[in-house]
Amino acid sequence: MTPARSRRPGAPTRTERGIPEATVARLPVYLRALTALSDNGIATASSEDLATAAGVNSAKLRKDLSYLGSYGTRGVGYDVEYLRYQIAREIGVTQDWSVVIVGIGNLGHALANYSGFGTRGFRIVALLDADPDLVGEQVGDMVVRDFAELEDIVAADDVAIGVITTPAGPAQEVCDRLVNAGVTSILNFAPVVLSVPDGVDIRKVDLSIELQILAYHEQRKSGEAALAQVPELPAMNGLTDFPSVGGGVGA
Amino acid sequence: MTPARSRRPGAPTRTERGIPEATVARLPVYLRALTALSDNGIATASSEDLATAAGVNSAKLRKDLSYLGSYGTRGVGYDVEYLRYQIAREIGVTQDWSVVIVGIGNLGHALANYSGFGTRGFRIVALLDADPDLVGEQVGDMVVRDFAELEDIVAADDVAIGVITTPAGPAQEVCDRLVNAGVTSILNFAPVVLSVPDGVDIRKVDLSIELQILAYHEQRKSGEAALAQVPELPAMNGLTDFPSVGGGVGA
DNA sequence: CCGATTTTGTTCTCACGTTCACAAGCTCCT
DNA sequence: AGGAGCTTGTGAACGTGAGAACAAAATCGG
Repeated sequence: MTPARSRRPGAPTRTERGIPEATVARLPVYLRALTALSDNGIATASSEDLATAAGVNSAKLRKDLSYLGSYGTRGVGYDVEYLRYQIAREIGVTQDWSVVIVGIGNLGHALANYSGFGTRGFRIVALLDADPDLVGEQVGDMVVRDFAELEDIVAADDVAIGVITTPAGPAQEVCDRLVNAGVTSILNFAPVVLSVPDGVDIRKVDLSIELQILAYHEQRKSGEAALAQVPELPAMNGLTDFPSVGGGVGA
Repeated sequence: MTPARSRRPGAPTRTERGIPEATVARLPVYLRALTALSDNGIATASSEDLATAAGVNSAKLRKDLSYLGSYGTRGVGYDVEYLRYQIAREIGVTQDWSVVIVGIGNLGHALANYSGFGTRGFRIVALLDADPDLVGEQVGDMVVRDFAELEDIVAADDVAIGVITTPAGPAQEVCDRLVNAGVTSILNFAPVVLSVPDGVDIRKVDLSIELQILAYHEQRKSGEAALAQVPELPAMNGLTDFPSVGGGVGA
């Protein structure tokens, strides 16, 4: 196992005591794969089975799991329930996390309405928007509240995670307010680069970027000749930014 | 993903003639930063300025740009408009790409309604769902059509990109149909691992995974002691999967 | 009880990505 | 014209990630 407390040079950088970032990003995938197996009544699975279900190769999966501990049995495989719990515990979804969503436009609505959202691990405690026309509106089984209440809500419900679904404009200001109120993890859907102080984690989901990455590869597939025929600097066709999803009047 | 055709050993993996994957993923960010600068009337920017706007460090930005060519001027910086066009061309957003969205639930609605979506670079040509109750419904300025029409639409509009916003269940089947119809790039919002043949690019956006990654780091921040106190294998509290957004009855 | 078989956990090597540091090249001022 | 001052483009060093391969441990059959 090798706890790897004192960092040898050459060893992968671990967050605090362990687990490389790339591995952390895959653990939720494994968790989901294990759940699927469990739902199919499968009690034991080899690294090969699991890897197939998770869409990775088995060596990588074994290495990832080895950072958590030795939870498998040689010659046998992994106990699905047991491993599932260990991963859930490592990720931290054995406890509930309170979440606020700021910006109840199209996307905010979609997230709020999604019933599966409130199941295990994460609990939406408030939907917030600064638009008076939206405040008071019923969304699913919740009511949109005023963004001004943010600080009270964060303090009262011990909110650690904030989701920003406003347009780009107000996103940084919303972000600052969240951080000030005590939120230390942010999931940002607004198409801007947010700056946050050290100690605050931020992740970004950006539809337009994903599409553009696909477009790049798509262009590669369908003939490179076309590339050469494009003029050097044409009218630009009003090629302005391509903002991602994040509707509503926002905060 | 990543065709990586010939691949000399020692050289970074470039897609065909160049550009590492990590760089490709950042180009859209630079494009957006350039647009922001342009909107502010800034005609020239140094790598330092650009890097700040894009949220990366300047050495990385310069190296990324160097894969495209030498578009800067030493001692001066980059011409904003010129560089913007060069990046747009490299990504492939100087032309329009036709896109279909399959699964008009909560999230499909949100994407379809989003006005900015139809601006530059990507054009939604159809909203599809297999649910007869949804077919015919007006969403924004479009009407939901039957998933059965997929093949005709893809052929007629030369659709290369498909967006899957169905629940997990039908996602693989939808994916297969898309691929069979001729779609070669897929953006998947359903919480499953999709398998596609070589030559088809796929990217995944998964809200629940993002939240779980945040939860992991959050757990690290707020005392590790709590971790040790958790029992080894408690009641599991029905810790089932945590499916991500992807509403509606789907296809 | 022992050997054959299976599958994990880990080591080793190579590829990829990031950052530093600096030479090359451009502009501007004197 | 020539030097001072910037800023790009890139070579080299370092750190992280992926995959092959194998030794260690467990089960099973005889």
